[in-house]
Amino acid sequence: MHSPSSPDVKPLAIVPSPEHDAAANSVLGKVRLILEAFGPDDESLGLSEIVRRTGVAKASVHRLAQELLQWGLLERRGSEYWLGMRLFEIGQRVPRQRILREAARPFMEDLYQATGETIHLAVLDGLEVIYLEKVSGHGQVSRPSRVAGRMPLHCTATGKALLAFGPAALFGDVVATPLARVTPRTVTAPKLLAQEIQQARKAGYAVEREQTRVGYLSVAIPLTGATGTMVAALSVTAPTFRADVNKYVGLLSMVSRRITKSIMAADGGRT
Amino acid sequence: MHSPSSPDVKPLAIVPSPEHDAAANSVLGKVRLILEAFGPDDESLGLSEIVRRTGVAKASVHRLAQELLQWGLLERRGSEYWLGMRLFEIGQRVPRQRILREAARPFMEDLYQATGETIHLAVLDGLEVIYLEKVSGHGQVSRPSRVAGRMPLHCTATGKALLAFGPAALFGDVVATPLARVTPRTVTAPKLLAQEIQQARKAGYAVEREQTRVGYLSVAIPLTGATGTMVAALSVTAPTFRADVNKYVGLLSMVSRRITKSIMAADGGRT
DNA sequence: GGGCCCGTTCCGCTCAGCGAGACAGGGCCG
DNA sequence: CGGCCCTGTCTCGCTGAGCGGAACGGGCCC
Repeated sequence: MHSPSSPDVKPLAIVPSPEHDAAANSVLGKVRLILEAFGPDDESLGLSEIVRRTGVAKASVHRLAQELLQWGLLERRGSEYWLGMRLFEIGQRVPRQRILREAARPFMEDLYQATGETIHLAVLDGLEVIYLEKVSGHGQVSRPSRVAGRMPLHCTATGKALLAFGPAALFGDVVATPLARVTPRTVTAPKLLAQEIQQARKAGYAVEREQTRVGYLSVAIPLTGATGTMVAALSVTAPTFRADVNKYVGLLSMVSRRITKSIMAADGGRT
Repeated sequence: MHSPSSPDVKPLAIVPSPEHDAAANSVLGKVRLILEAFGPDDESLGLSEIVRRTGVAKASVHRLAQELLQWGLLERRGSEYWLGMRLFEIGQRVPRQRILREAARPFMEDLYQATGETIHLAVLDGLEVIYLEKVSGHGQVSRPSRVAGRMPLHCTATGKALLAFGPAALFGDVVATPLARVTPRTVTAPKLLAQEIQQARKAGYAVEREQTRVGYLSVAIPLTGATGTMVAALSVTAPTFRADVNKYVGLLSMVSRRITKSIMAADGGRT
């Protein structure tokens, strides 16, 4: 918003993207910019920092922040703004995660007890997986996954399960753009990926070895809803040296059937 | 849903509250009404249903819904609107829950493995507890608690822990309005409640016997942040017939110290 | 003191947002 | 079949909610 040149002036907004300005002349657009100014690891932001990141006029940010404060979407301590509890509350109402999560949760607990390894529940969102739930033990903070975090489809076991058993058109969309190399062993060639998908389709589950993180592998299985279409993926992630793929496959497939039943019982047939 | 009298005209909004109209003439106010039209158990709503619940003009709801759709706060299947995944995503960024949750999570797992009973993590929000996390096994769907759900302070173990070890002014605010009787054994007399709080303060933990749900008891312990002030409560809930309060107290107090350390290590000193 | 950046407030302009109303489609009933 | 009612969608002219440049007061550091 602030123009280039002029050496002393603050260096423009973080996002000078083209559609940025287009979004900014609607109230909702500004609110979006404000809320999304908080990155996944930001705890709190000062008003001026928000102004800098969003490019919205200070007076506007201030006014909207007051309104968001009143709603509870933002909170305030001193002169720092925090994302507010009400956001968490509303977020938990989202049915696509709530129903699946409530159904899968106890079974994920079982899987964790049986394996001692990290268990993930993921769904497709856009061209990425998004993790709905994660059950794990101590000392595994450095794993790149996180509840509500996103990962590419082509390098995760859950992603490959979604590619293999989810919407048919998905694969084409994914390989339309270059596949990111996450580790040295990440598959970036569409042909190879297609083979892996095919293999997963035959086996009934998907595996990923050190393609997301060196030293770890994951096994994932699809979950189907009442309509018979795939709605989510469930995975076990373990260090390669102690991983027992066959065991995981057995446990996952057993649990998968039970969760499907549980979903059908709890829910009318949506999800 | 349709009100009495006047057979043909629609009966105005469900909520004809005084501040309702005040909120409605701001864009954000309308958006709030729209998002909050989705109750905790609603899966999806049609446009007209939203209009009915919010009292906002149909054209406005339609326009705003389009914008929310584009943002991802709403999703759409057929002509039904659902709360969207992006809400879940943003909600998980809220630091007050994220930091605590990430720190407490593995320990809650330990507690569940050690007891086989339901484990809750709760914080104070307004004059209620709000559950940040819940770890439990199968077949306990009927428990009134739910992640991001709210419960009164005076009838829950976590609530009493917050009353005993949290802000000093809290007790006065809570007893300022009549205490709801949730079960026959719920304490509704302020004096009795004060005694229980005092007892909890002495013991270092809070107990609730069949005051939230007949046949169940809970034991809760406070969690303190880096500054030494109380920030959350952790509890075990079990059927009375097999509950072992002393065991729970021992486990909780051990875990409590570790979590506090973990919070201090992970976080600068906020929360 | 003087510069700097902070959060807050003011105020007149104007365009985003408004909502009554028209419209198209679909399901139900007589 | 036509009439009715309830959907979701779209148009269009009016207007006040929202806008943002600018000014203000306070805290911090040089």
